Amino acid sequence: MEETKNKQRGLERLKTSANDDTTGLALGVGLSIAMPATAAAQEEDQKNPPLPLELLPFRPIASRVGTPPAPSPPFLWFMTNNCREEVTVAETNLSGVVRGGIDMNQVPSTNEYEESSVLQVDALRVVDNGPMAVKRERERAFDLEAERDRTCDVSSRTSDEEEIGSTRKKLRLSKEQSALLEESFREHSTLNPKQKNALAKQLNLRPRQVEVWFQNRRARTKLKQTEVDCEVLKRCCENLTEENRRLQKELQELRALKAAPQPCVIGQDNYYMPLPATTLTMCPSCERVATMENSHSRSLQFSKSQISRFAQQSAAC
DNA sequence: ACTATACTAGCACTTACTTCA
DNA sequence: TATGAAGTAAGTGCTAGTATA
Repeated sequence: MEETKNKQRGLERLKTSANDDTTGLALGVGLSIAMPATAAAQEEDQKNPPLPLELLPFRPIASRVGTPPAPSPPFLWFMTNNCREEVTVAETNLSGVVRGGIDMNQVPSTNEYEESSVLQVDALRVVDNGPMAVKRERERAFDLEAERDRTCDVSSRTSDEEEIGSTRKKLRLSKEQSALLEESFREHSTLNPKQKNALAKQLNLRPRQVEVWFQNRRARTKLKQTEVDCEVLKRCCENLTEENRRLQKELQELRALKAAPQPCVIGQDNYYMPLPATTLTMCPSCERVATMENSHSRSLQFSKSQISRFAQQSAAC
């Protein structure tokens, strides 16, 4: 099931990369989806290069939602109640946790945590052991630490710290926050870490929240563009269907005409068939019968000799 | 120079929650 | 008041690109 999904994703990626991964649907309509970095944005990035990753001291102070599953390695997510408890694992002597950072190759054992007299942990939560999970845990720790630094007053706390003992509460951004984020998104649809942190600080949000907002915003933009593209394709398809129908009809008429030729009326200097005047005409230069739309290339053409033959056949009848 | 491994950003998909008709 | 649809913040896993040993 999951494997099938992954295969589909893989195909999807191949498809997009086979075209141009920065142009979205290659219809030439509307804006591109992926929004490649503009020259200005690239210049900005050069001026403000992404900050090097700083492995902050592992200070798992996060208070999170829900009942944690049974604790087990490889990564443990500490949950405390708000600012009530300061749990500083970096100061402990646990294997897998290095002072000043995380050694992700080593996993602290549950026992060690439990035995630590320093730790007063409300709950432990296990996330998966992939690098992304570790990264996210670190981000959470970073985010919450940053937020704590910023706001230790209860009033300005957002979701995380209000979620204790209940299911996840969803943050709703204020109008001001949304407006500022939108404004920022119009300037650049992606943020470098410096921009992200600055914006987060300005909005009194966690950097992760800003990042998620931008991700979701890009997804919404892409979805809308896809809808527009679908609409254009639909209309295009309808037009082609109509054109096809018209051409089929015309072809049918012409075939019928060919199958059962009507007697020609031969005039003094020219030949003509009693057909709808709008359909067939004779070219004065080459003396071929053709339609008005494309007299030389597109429809049944009758030479002078053919018409003579028609006339003879008619006479024979 | 080449390779294996680790790390990261971004994306697709999904879930959970809020708002509104 | 209940309810379903729509909108959206957030969680999760995957991949491509890049850095490093």
